[in-house]
Amino acid sequence: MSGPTIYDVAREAGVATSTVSRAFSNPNRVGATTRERVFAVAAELGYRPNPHARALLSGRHHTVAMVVSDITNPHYFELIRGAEQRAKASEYTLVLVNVEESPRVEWDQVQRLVPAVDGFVLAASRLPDENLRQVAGQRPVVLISRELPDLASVVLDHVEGCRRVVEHLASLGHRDLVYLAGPRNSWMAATRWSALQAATEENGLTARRIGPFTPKVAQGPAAADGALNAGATAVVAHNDLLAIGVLQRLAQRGVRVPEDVSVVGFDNIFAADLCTPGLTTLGGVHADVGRVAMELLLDAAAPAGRPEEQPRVVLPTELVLRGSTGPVRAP
Amino acid sequence: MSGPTIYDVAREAGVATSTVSRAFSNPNRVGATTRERVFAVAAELGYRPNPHARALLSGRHHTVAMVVSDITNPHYFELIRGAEQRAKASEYTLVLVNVEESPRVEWDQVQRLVPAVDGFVLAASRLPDENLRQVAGQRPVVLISRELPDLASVVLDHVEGCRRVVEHLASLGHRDLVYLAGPRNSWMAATRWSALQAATEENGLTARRIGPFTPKVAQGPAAADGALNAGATAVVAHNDLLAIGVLQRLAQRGVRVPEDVSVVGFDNIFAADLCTPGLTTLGGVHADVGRVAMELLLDAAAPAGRPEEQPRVVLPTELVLRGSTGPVRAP
DNA sequence: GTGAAAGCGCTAACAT
DNA sequence: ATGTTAGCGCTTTCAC
Repeated sequence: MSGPTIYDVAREAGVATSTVSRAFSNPNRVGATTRERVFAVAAELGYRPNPHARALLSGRHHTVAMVVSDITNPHYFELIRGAEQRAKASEYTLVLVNVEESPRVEWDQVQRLVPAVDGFVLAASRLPDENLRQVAGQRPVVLISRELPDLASVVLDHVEGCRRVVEHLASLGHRDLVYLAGPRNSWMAATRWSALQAATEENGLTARRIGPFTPKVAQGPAAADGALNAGATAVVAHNDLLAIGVLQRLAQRGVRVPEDVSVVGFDNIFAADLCTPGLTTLGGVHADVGRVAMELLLDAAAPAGRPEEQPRVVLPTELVLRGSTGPVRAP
Repeated sequence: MSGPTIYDVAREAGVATSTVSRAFSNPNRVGATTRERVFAVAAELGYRPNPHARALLSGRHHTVAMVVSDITNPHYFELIRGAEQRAKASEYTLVLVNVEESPRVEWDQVQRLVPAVDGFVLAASRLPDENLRQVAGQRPVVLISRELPDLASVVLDHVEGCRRVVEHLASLGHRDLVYLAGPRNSWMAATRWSALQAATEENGLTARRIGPFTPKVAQGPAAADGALNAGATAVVAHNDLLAIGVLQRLAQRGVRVPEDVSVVGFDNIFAADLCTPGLTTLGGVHADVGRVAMELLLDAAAPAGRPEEQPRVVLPTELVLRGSTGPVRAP
């Protein structure tokens, strides 16, 4: 089943195993001619270094895990794509874990992987802070869409982004906004809410929050009905999926968007541009988020050891205006 | 950096290392009391078996790789989700590789992973047949959306599915159809085209093919223009992404759908329900495809060894009717 | 520059 | 039921 080993190569090439090993891991500590012969023989035999044997000794696996809380959310595709690309560029293997919004599954999976990977990218982790710190004590960790003192993280700038959302709504004459909150243990949900509160206060609007809602299309009806019941003129949904569900429910109930109600989402997923009306949403370059997170992780996992200072990267957002927001209806 | 080993546990528990090993890998070959003590000590020390040491010896890694040709295509996400779920259920680790439609990248990545994984799920592989056979000689392989004699595979039933598409179009009065072909080295593209040909012949229609097109929204304009130029009344696009791009371009050129042209896609991605008009498309339960493929792979990778018969699973499709198809315009 | 030999953490005979 | 021991494939001192 498994192929030739350094022993086979060493024998064929008439050298010692250590020489073969060096030829592969430290080419310039081996004589040029020897090296060539070793490579030639290795190629001929189809030799490939066994990563496990290597990992066993070095403790480094050239593998990192990325944990996402809901793989079906299109928003994560871009994150994953960016991270995968970056990992591949450094010849790192990417292990993907979907934890379906469950902190328990997340914890179990992470613990299972601790001995097998060099580090973790945790996207929208649902784990409590103390668990996150525990993991960080075991392996380098980079957080996406979550911040924690002493841990590296990459997030979009929601303070600035939410301000833009609020200013946009204010400029359309809205005086009040209803936030359809995301999951209770979502750091993003808390962050968006407080950013919205701050921005509404600044702009002399009021903000209310209902929820929490699981941020999926299927939760749209409940969220829409709640918003309508609250007499909202402008709703800001936790993400585009929820917003799209809201849009569908409003249409179904004969509520016009944006004439009667304006709707804003977050993430700018592909579908936001396709629904009717198009969804105004706060986007960002998610692939970059994934890429940067992986970059930080690879730095941290590098043999050089990790710096004391854990970087916290904040990337810009962009408010994408589409048809779902418009002037408030006359009172 | 790395934690306690079986030696530490053995010493603390006052037993031999082999006993600790057995307690973990074969619990019922160890006395109940001993086992309990071993577990207690292990828990206390925070011992976790090192998967690499285990893999080095057994040759089995409890890890499988899934290779997809374009991670940004939402269609693959369901596949990945199903496969990931199934792998997790058996405590297998899933390595994800995105090869961005490049056979070269695909080959390199697969070869890099051969020594590190127990098998491969190759989704919509762009590799030539002979390379696929080579890989299958190295590790168990299950193909998705591709068939090859002697290799295990899971595909949707496109013969039947394309017949439904054609019958639907025929029932609307269309006499001719234009297929916007997928990539040249895509097995699916070839399969869909021949299934469409067969079905059109059966139903007395004609079929033409233009392309190939990279199946992305961005290729929509080129595909739409080509179809219009060919005087199509009904276009069948290689996938929903391409179809959505076509829809956008047609709208932009003032061509009405479905009054002037009917459009059909494949995959029934989430967005197909959101665009205007909704996209008629041939769907299937993609998560099941991923799940079944992983199941086959885990069976093949099981210590029992693989059966000589390589299973070929064909799952049913479902034609989802939406607004993008309608009666042919009067000539 | 190259070889000999000692492990990395674990499992699987083989003993007892 | 449990202990002893020999490796899995590779890297890494330590010699030469």
